[in-house]
Amino acid sequence: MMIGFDAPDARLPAYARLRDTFTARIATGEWTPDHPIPSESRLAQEFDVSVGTVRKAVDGLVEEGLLERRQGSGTRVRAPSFSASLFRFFPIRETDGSPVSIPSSQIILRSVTQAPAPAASVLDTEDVIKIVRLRSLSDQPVLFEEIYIPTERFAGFDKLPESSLGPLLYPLYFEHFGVMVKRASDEVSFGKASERVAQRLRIRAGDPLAVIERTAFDIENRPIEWRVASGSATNFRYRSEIN
Amino acid sequence: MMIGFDAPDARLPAYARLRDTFTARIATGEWTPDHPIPSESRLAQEFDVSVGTVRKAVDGLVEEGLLERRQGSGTRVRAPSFSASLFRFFPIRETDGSPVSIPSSQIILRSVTQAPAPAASVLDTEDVIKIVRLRSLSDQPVLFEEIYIPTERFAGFDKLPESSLGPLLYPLYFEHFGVMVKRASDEVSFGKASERVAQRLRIRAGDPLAVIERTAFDIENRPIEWRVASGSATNFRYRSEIN
DNA sequence: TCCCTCAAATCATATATATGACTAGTTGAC
DNA sequence: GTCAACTAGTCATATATATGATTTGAGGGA
Repeated sequence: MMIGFDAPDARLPAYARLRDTFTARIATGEWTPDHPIPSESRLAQEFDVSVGTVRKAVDGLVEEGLLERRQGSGTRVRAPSFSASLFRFFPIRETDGSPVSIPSSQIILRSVTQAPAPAASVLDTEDVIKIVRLRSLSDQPVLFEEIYIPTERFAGFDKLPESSLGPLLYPLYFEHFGVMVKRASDEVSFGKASERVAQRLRIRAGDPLAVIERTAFDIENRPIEWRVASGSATNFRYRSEIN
Repeated sequence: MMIGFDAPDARLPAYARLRDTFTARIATGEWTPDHPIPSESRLAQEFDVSVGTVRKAVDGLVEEGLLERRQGSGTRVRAPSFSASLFRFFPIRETDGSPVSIPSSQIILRSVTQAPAPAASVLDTEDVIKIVRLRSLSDQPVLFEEIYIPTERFAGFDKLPESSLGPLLYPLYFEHFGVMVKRASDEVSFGKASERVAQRLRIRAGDPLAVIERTAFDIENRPIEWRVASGSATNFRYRSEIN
């Protein structure tokens, strides 16, 4: 067995170092969803390990959802399925249980600012870009969001042309900043609508409000976003799968 | 390669059939957390496959959380960690984010009855045992639960001695009926307290209410429980990890 | 009794190899 | 031009085997 290719963390087993090397190639954009990655036998040659070891490394990344195998065709970086990710990361349903259609998104504000306490604590910096956004379903506002992302990793986000801002942020993060959201942690609570929020949501101040606080993490498990989303508590549904 | 041991679903690859056979052994209690399961080489002999194939089957079950490997020692059925499962299956936190201590549990009712529509639909039977339960933290009621389990699989649950009813149900399911909760699906919504619920929770009728509807599934993915839990929406927190 | 050493058992890592299944492109007959 | 047949490449399954790391218990010595 050989000792250390690009050698992240020596002394780990070969398959683990391989896996980290592959992760780096994905993170740096050397491997993209456009083309299949080299075949398992080729990678085995390149790194001077057996096919089985390459397979075990790839297994891990497939498990994590970073790669996708296609028998007969090859293995690719998984294009984050962002249409699905709306439900993945926003599992809100209609009251009857049917999935909601993709809400449209109106950006109200983007600005470099100082992070409020919870965002600063989670992101470990006060240097953030704040995004305020209103999401609507057939012209009815349903969700008011305040989003904080660290300036360090998203420099220039506030200056992206309006035209490039689609209804979903995570694809933007990926395309413009190479940041891929890997997992997130949500906390649901209930409160009362402030005057400001009520106005945006076209409800009354003091009406019951559902609040989702989310922290999102990248593939290296670093926090990259903190957001608070608020919507009318009436007809609110949040679905969660526990394994 | 051989064709069919206990032969669940023939025509599947050997490792998949092995995995199913192992699952069955766990489900029937042939393998328990008390003793390690046979070694990989022994299983390879027993089923006349190679060690690699056994390993791949075991890999799957370890991944699912049913088995636990210990290098040098052996592989065991994972004792469901029910103390942890309170948070696993009820990730409610204090407002400051700290985990709550285990709430005490007072059973108010157990009776054989007819399932209400949503429970019947999910459990696919109207023949159920209903459990009504109040959970409290330091004498303050926090959660009012109505739980439905199919009589078919939990016959006699309503007649278990009071003394055997601990603060957690899932261990009971496992110990007395061999039913292991494998995963669950929660839906969080918002409502108003009915007179009946309000009284139990010591709040006022009409007060804001957080409602969690849960369906729990066993290792064979059959629904085994449907419950509705209600608590005051004030100070309510529900945490969810998304991967 | 206590502690150390040693050996057996077991899982973990790694290699090498063979065969099957599937995909995508090419070739060739019509 | 169309379509079927073929083929090379790739992942999927499976075997056999070797070596390392870790755990556990048995013996032995102080």
